[in-house]
Amino acid sequence: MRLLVVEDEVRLARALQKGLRSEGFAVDLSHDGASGLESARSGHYDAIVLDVMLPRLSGYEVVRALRRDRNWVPVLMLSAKDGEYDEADGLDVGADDYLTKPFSYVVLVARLRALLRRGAPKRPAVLAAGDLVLDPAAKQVARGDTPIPLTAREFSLLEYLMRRSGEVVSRFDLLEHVWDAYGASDANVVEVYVGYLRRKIDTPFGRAAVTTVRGVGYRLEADGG
Amino acid sequence: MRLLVVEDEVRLARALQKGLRSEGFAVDLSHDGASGLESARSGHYDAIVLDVMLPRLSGYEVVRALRRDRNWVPVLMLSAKDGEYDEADGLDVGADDYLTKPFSYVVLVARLRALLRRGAPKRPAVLAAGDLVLDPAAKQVARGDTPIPLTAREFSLLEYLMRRSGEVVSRFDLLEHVWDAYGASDANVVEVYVGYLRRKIDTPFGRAAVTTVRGVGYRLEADGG
DNA sequence: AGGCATGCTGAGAGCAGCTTGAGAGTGTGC
DNA sequence: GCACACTCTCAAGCTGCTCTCAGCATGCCT
Repeated sequence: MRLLVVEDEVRLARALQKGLRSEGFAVDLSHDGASGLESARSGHYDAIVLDVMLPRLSGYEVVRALRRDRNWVPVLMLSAKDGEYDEADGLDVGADDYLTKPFSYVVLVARLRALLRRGAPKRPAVLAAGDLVLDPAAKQVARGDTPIPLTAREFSLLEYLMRRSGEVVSRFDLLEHVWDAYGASDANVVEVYVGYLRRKIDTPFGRAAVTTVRGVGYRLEADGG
Repeated sequence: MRLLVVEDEVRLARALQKGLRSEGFAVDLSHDGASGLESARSGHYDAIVLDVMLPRLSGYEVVRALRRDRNWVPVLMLSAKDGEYDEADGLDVGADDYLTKPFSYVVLVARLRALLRRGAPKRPAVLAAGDLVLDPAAKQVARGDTPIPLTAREFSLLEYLMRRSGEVVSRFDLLEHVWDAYGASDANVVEVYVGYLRRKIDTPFGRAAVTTVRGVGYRLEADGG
């Protein structure tokens, strides 16, 4: 779990870094709002701990900027209770949780854990053609209930065909998108891999999901063959 | 319904015992953490009312110890709001509900009834994949009933994989989120640690929770392998 | 039917990617 | 300050993926 801590008080920042690391988190630091925002935008973090009072750009502005970019990374805000800012403001602006300084370290960790727990992964949908199912995130393919192991190249090929299922796709198209090479390469490699694919997803099931369209290319049947 | 009240302020403890008895509960008392834990372990209780600030063993430690034993008896925590410990802390560690002193007696009874209605099998947040279980708060992992000791790094690795179970996670992702480094570092360290993990959670059980997806990364099987 | 174009497939070389053991460096507890 | 555990690097070895090549099969046209 990778965290970004944006805090200008160096001693506190270091203490947090050390403590959180000992909890098993990977922790980066930023010491002002502008660089914090920049780091946060990288999208590398599972959660962000953000002080409100920061040089150059306040914590509020950082969160607002992130949310404006549609970046929904969980944010835990910290602030001194000096009356100027308060919790409602923080939550209002798009933070997910809020702690007032001085805060207890164990509470911070607990709240962070809760945030991470909530920030559940939203997995993209699977691709389907009849009983043929492909899960891009899991890199898995199945015919009905039978899982089918594919190599990386076979998987990419099938994925591309399924994304354009029903259409005829030319060898050139495939070379370009699956092999990341256009023009130069020999199209025979496509034929070879279509062959491999058929032996795995069609032949054992007596089906024909991949159809050859002579002189044009291949088509993945939308009903799975 | 048999209750255990663990509370070191004798006057408050007695008052609770009397009040709860009049509600029809059977009530036992403990006055420090260690004896409270011992009694709780007996498994005779339908719920436990637990103060946080206790001599010998804090309420926090008592819950943690119980959950480590897989004892899911409902726990209602009580604490003075002195900043050191608080609600998030208690809930994170595995308590089921939380009350801040001073509290209203009727609220206490209402919460207790709600807890008892929900019953014991309400587990705190643990990550599970088949019979493989990881408890982030207790820092423990088990395969079925067998606890598995892991080092810090192994634990972080498994935790991250389990949070994204079913998905393929790239070495790069792992370096970023489990190791405190992105870009520069050598991905071989990931491979080495996947190896360590397998020798602890897979090999001894003849299972394969962690799958290599060649050219892409690793996947934790959602069913535990 | 014959001839040509197009597509399929088996064999095998080369090599990227993965696993593993050994060991150095570092931190931590007794 | 010694012993042990943990983390990480390095390099050797293996596995199996990718791609090329050449020969064969199939479809299409005259």
